[in-house]
Parts: sequence; C-alpha cells; structure tokens
Amino acid sequence: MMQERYEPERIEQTVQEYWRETGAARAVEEVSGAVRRPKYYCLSMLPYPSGKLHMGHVRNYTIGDVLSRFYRMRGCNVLQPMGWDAFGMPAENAALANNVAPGKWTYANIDYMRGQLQRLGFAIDWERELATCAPRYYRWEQWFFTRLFEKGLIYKKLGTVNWDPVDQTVLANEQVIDGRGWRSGALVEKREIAMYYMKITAYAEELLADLDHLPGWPEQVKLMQKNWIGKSTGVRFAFPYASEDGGSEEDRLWVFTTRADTIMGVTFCAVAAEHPLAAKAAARDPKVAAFVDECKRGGIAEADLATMEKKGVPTGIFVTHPLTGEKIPVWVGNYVLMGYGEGAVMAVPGHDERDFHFARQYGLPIKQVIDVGGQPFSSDAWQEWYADKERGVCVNSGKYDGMSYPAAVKAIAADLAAKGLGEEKTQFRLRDWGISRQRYWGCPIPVVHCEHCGDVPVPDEQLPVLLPEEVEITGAGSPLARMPEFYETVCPKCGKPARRETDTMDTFVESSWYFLRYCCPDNDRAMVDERVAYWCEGGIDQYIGGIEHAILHLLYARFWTKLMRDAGLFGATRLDEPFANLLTQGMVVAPTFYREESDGKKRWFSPDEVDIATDERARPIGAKLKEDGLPVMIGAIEKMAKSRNNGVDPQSLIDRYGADTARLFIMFAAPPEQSLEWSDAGVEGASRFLRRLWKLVFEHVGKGCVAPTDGKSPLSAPLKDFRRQLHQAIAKVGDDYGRRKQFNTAIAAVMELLNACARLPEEDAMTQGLRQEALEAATLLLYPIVPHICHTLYAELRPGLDAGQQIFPVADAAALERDEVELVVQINGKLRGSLTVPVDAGKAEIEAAALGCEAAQKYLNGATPKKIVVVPGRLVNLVV
RNA sequence: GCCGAAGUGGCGGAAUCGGUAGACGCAGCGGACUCAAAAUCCGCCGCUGGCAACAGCGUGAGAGUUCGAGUCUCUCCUUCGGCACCA
Repeated sequence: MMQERYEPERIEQTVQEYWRETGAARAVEEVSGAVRRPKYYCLSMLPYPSGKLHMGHVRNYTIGDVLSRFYRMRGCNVLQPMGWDAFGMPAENAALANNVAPGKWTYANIDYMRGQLQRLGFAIDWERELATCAPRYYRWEQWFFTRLFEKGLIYKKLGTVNWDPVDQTVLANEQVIDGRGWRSGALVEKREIAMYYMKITAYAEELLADLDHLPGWPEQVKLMQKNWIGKSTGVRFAFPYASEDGGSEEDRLWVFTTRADTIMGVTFCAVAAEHPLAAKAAARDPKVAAFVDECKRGGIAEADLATMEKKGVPTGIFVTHPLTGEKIPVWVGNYVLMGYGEGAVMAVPGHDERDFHFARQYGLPIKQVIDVGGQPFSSDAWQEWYADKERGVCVNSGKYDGMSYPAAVKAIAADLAAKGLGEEKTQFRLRDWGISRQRYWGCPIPVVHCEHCGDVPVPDEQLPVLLPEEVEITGAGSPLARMPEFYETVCPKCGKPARRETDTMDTFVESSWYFLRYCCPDNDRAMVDERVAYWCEGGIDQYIGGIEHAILHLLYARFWTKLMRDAGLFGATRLDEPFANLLTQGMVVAPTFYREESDGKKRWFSPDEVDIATDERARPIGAKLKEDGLPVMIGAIEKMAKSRNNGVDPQSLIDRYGADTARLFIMFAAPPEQSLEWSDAGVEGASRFLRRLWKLVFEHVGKGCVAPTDGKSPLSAPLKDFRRQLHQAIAKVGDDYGRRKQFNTAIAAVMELLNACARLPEEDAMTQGLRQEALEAATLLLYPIVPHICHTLYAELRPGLDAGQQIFPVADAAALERDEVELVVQINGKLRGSLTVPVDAGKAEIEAAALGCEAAQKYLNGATPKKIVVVPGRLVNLVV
C-alpha cells in the first residue's frame, strides 16, 4: 500500500540503502564479452576539502550525477568517480587558527564532506575515491617529476615571489592585501628565489593547435586559452651599445616587437628593474638605484602591475639604433616585465599608446612614422589610428616609406638579419610554469641537493618522499626547512651528506592528472595502467566544473596529459586531449547586506538575519536586521563567500527538504553555465512540485492497476492532443539532457506535462491508460534529477521494476504527427491574428487563406500586399 | 590595464536555425475549502491609456542590416569571471 504523504527523509534513506546493496554506482571495465556497452566517463572537478560542501559543489555534482544517470539509462557503462584535492594553503591556515595538524584537519573534512555527498544520493563509485595528499597518490607524481627532470622538461631558475619582510616568509597573491602581508601588515617586497619550472612553453604550439580539435568545448573557453597562450609573430632584434670596459660595440640590448614596421619611430628603450642594464646603471647612479628599489616594493600580481601608474627613470646608458645609428636613451620602466620576452622593449611613442603617455609624462620625443590617409598627427593627444596596423603605411622611414605593415616587417627583418642583429620570431605570452612552493602542506619535490653532484632526483626505490604529518606551523617560513629529520639526508649518487629540497609542489600539479588515476587508483606498481585506455578512449566524455578554472587548471591538465602521452604511459592508446566535452558551470550567488561601522569598515549580515521590506507590488524597498529592527544596506549580488557572509549552507536545506528538493531547485533555478541566485522561495516551490508529483501518482495508483496505452488504439481528440504533448515532452527532455544540457527547461517541460495530466477531464479506462503512460514516462524523465522519489514512484507504477535500470523514454513518432497547424498572421511584421491550415498546405494555399482571414480584411482595407512572406509552420507576413 | 562573458516583467528564467517576447517557477492579488490558520485547489498577473473592445510602448543605451531583430553588425554603459603563489 502506497504511503499518502511524501516523506523525503524516509524514502531517500531506503533508496540509498538499496543502491548501496546492489552496487548500483560501481563502474567495471567491460573489456570482453558479447554485449559491450559504450563507456561514459563523467568527471566533475574534485573539491578542496575545506570543511563542508558549499552550494557550488552541490551544483557541480548534481549536474554530473544527472548526466551520469541519464547516460546510464541510454545504455552506457558509466564511471562517475570522486576524490579530494587535499593539499593546499587553507589547511595551514586552519592549523594556525585552531592549532590542529593540517593532515588531521584535512582528513576530518574529507570524512564529513563524503557523508554529505552520500546524503545527496550521487551515483559515485566510492571504491575509486582518492585523496591527493595520500602517499599512494603523490608518489607517482614524484616519480613522474624525476622523469621530467631527467628529460630537462623540469628545470631550475630564478623566479619572483611576494616576500613578507616581517614574517620572513613567501606570500601567495591572495595573502597580499593592498600591498601588505595579511598577518604582519608589513609592506610586501619582490624577491628572487630559485624555483623549479615545467617547460610548458615547449608545448605551446600544440596546446594552441589542439584547441581546434575540441568541438565539445565552449568557444569562450577555447578563446581564453588561445589568448592566454598568446602566439604572436614579430621580430627579435638588438640595439648594440658600448660595453663598459672596451668601447667597442659588442654588447647588445635585445628586444622583441610585433610592430617592427614602426622601428624608425623608436625614441627610447625601456628595461625591467631586474634587467642587467638596470643593475649596471643602479651601481653608479643613486637615482636609478632608488627607483629599482622602489620597483621592488609591492607584490607580483599582474593585475596590480598592469593598473599601476607607469613610471621610469633614465639609466644614462645609450644604445645605437640598429638601422639609423641614432643614439637611443635607455630607461628603467616599472611596466616592463622581466618574465616576458626579453625584459626590455623598444618604445615608439608615436604608435603605441602606453609609450605615448610615458613619453609625454617624461618629455621624450614623439615621432610619426605611420600614416593613415593623411590624417593630421599631433603629439598632444593620442588617437586610435596611430596604432592601426591594418591601414597604416610607413612615412618618415627612409627606404621603407609607403610600405604597408607586412611589407615593412619583412623588409626590416631582412635588413636586421643582414647585419646579424635580428630575425623574425614567434613569441608566446605563455610562460613556463613555476611549481615550487615554500609551503608545508603539499607534495615534496623529490630532489636532493648535493655539494658534489648538484641537484639529484630521488631514485624510484626511495619514493615516495614522505611528507611528515606531525609538524609545527608558525606562519613564518616553511616548517620543513626547520625539520632536520626531514631535510638531512645522503646523496643518492655519492652517498655523502646532502640536503633534501624542502619546497613542495603547486597544488595545480595534483589536479593535473587525478582524472587518469581514477581509472586505476589501486595500482601500486605503476602511475597508470591499461584501464586508462578503456575509460579515456576518445577523451573523458564529460568534464564539469567552475568557469573560474577556464584557463589555468584546464591548460595544466591538458599539458600534463601530453607529457604522460610522450612518456609512453598510455601504451598504444593515443590520448592527446584529456577532456572531450567540457561544461563550465556558473557560480552560486546571493544578495549581500551590510552596515558601515564607525571605523569605516563594512559589517556583513547573513541573508537569514535580515527581513526585506517590499512595496505593494513586491518590489524590495529596504531591509532591516531582525535582531534590532534597524535598517541595513542592500549590497550587490555576489558569489557566496565567507567574506560577504552571504553563504547558504546546503546542509540545512538537505535536512529540511531532502536531497531531491535540493537537487531539483539547483537544477531548475538557472541553466548550468549561468550564475545561480539563491532563493528560499524557489526551494519551497521545488518541494511543492515534488509533493504534487507524489500526490498525482498516489491518486492514480489508488484507482487500481492499468496497462499503459500502446499508441495503437484510437483516442478521442483531447486525449490525442495530450498524448502528443506527452511525446513532445519526452523528445524535448532527452534532447535537453543529451545535446543541450539545459536542465531547467527539461524540468519545465515535465511540469507542463504534469499540469496537463492533472487536468485530464474524463476518468474512463482510456484516460487511465494514458495517465499510466504519462506518469511512467514522467518518473523516468525526472529520474536523473530527483532519483530517490522517482525510484519510489516508479516502483509503485511498475511493481518490481528499478527505474534506474530502465531505458530512457523514446518519443513515439506516430504520436507527434498532427494534421492541422496554426500560423501567425503579421501585417508589416506586427502580429495581427492567426489562422489554422492543413499541415501539408502549399504556399499558394497559405497565401490565399491569409488574405482571406479576418485580420487581413481588417488591416488591409482592400489594398493588395506588396509582398507576402510565408514561413512554413510559423507565420505569414503581409507587407503593404 | 589586458582577456572572456552577461544584461529580458516585482524576482529566477524561456524563446534551440532571424519568425507569436515573457514558457515553467517564485512573489503578489482575488476566490473556494476551513471556526481559524497552514496545506491544497481555481482564476488573474509586462508597462501606459481605456468601463470595455482595443490601441500604443516594451528584451541595458544609441545607431545599422532585414518583410521581420532579445537573437546579426558597430559604438557606449553596467555587472561578473580570469590574470600565472586561492582552489
């Protein structure tokens, strides 16, 4: 006997137990046998175990679960794994704040969050779970590091970091607030230290080219990656200058430019503060030294550097223009980046906006060498056309006068090459990936520094280099560097005492290959095995994660996959790209509320501490704090974050309404790529819909068992209409899940269907059968989104059957057929009426019907239309 | 600053290939049921004018292409994401 009330807690527990007992989510490779289903590897970005799930996680993993369950019903062998991106800074921060070991804190968070994921009913194969902080995982990362190190794909060089002079520690960009260390408040400085780099630039060309082979990726993401890699062709050339000791012109200042056609307009050069020429000038000019010092102040974040006021000082050094022989002054500029190109640039104030403003600020000459149609050039104000390389033609450029951009670049590059002072070159914006971190809670870099043998990679048999889990975190410097028991070792080569590397790896390294390890998490003899070939053949079928990862994580993961391919780790399988299809989900946002405190700081209130007042039409007009009844300011709608106190804990939602309501709300509120605004009322609506669905099935089942309609017996006109609507919904939902990945419209289609189902007038046997067909279909259509309730309801409709084992409904083509169609009638593009014509009516027939219809009579006043536009199945437009 | 998106009723959103703007849901209003409330059910619900029939306007702003533009093109505004040590 079916329960009348929908009790989510009870049924969700029962259904989850059933799934556990039957191993419903286990994924097993189907390598042999007569029936081999297509595999479907559905991957969600693994969470950082920060404490508890947030709404963004719930959204991410619900999307993954919907697709997993849908493709399962479409006959696929589905793998949906889960793991933990367990290394990272927050664990060290928690250690500082609460005096708990980062490892202990992390494992406790994992246990809690795993329980939350299970409560949400995700069909995850937990036997494949992995945590990146486990030696079983990171040993293979260390192993691969040593291989890349030996190949020269990992190398050591100086890199710039944020340095907190008080805490004597390196800071992440996030820990630098308004140029000061977050804990000490000290002004942050740049500091150069030795770091390990991965040669991602060696793969720049392939990373760029392969974007064209990713049709399943959003164009937007591919474009961002393309721009990030930033391939440009230009000319690398040198300005010769007299070396300190001789006076013979043997030293050269190398620069790169994409605008070699403007080379005759160079009036100065600028070098980065870290450039050797700057150091040379600083040694003898205190003004330059002071400026170089000033450039050291502040952090390394590019956004800050790019918005900084452009400043510079002359070095007193002059170089020689390679073509004109003119003396060109060299400046130090705070806007020149040492890490990009040559760390030096030629400056053409006449035709580069940044150089223009710099030249005006410091009274440097501005020279016109490009002309567009004889427009007046003035050094007083910048105009867009000065930098126009499409229409620009060389002037005041001697032999290059009259040449267009490509011709001038070719000619100038040839002249420079003839003098041995330059050549055409492809340049990438992409820089090599610095992976050293001066932090404790990360994967140790497997290198030993020996006085005699240099940097020696740790041999295989000594791996993993275990990260000690009992440490003291002080917030100053790296804990490992204070632990002799960790760093004191012997050289693997010569056996003499040596020092172990105490830096750990960037956590992006762990997340660059975890998706391959899910295929074989239990293999302790190899990084990956042949099971990767099974699950990753043709790429991972679907990857789902936040849009904020569109560049870095996805680029690193693509790079790492290519590295593993080139190391021969995939055997005969060719895996060039890890992710065949990518879905980038939007963020979960909520309104913010605050008050300005007396010290000018904002105090943020959580949405549930606030009452919102509305006018008579429900428009919000103000907000008051519940506690004191006094007004609070309504802030922007922002990403849920602790700093804004606007987060809504998914756990309270699950506790109150159950997993299905949480899943339904989050999938219904917005399409996956868009940001999703939190709404308590929307949750209430989702819950109401599930109660309605339950009631509909309860009332239907209560009338006794019936067989569903077969589509063969004739139906009355209204029933035929309803059956058409049913099969239209079936077609739409399948298309929405599979092709469009628009779950909100799929849900809306089922809602419409159930509204119509509840309104079916008659209660005869024919209606009963049709309702049986509709309810069976509806529960299967909704099963991927709200599996617990649909599992339960389907078992009532078809006793003994498991909804999750059913084939996803397929629309009956015969039910979709119709014999009449309604067309819209427009006069001059304005909607004026409608008419009904046979579905197979020809153009002439439609035109005649349109001219004769009521709307035409009324608006044409007997006039003859100039033109009639007929769009079959849509509309007729009469133009007068 | 650079790169990438987004902007549609009171709100979340729909309109899939240039063809009926506002599906579906929320909120609101009116009614039924109830001693009452909750829940549930029925109806209304873009803006302006009008008793109404109806008319005009309407997809961030401005221009353009088209028989026809939320959708395409250009310019601008606002908001959001990323910027290499947050993950």
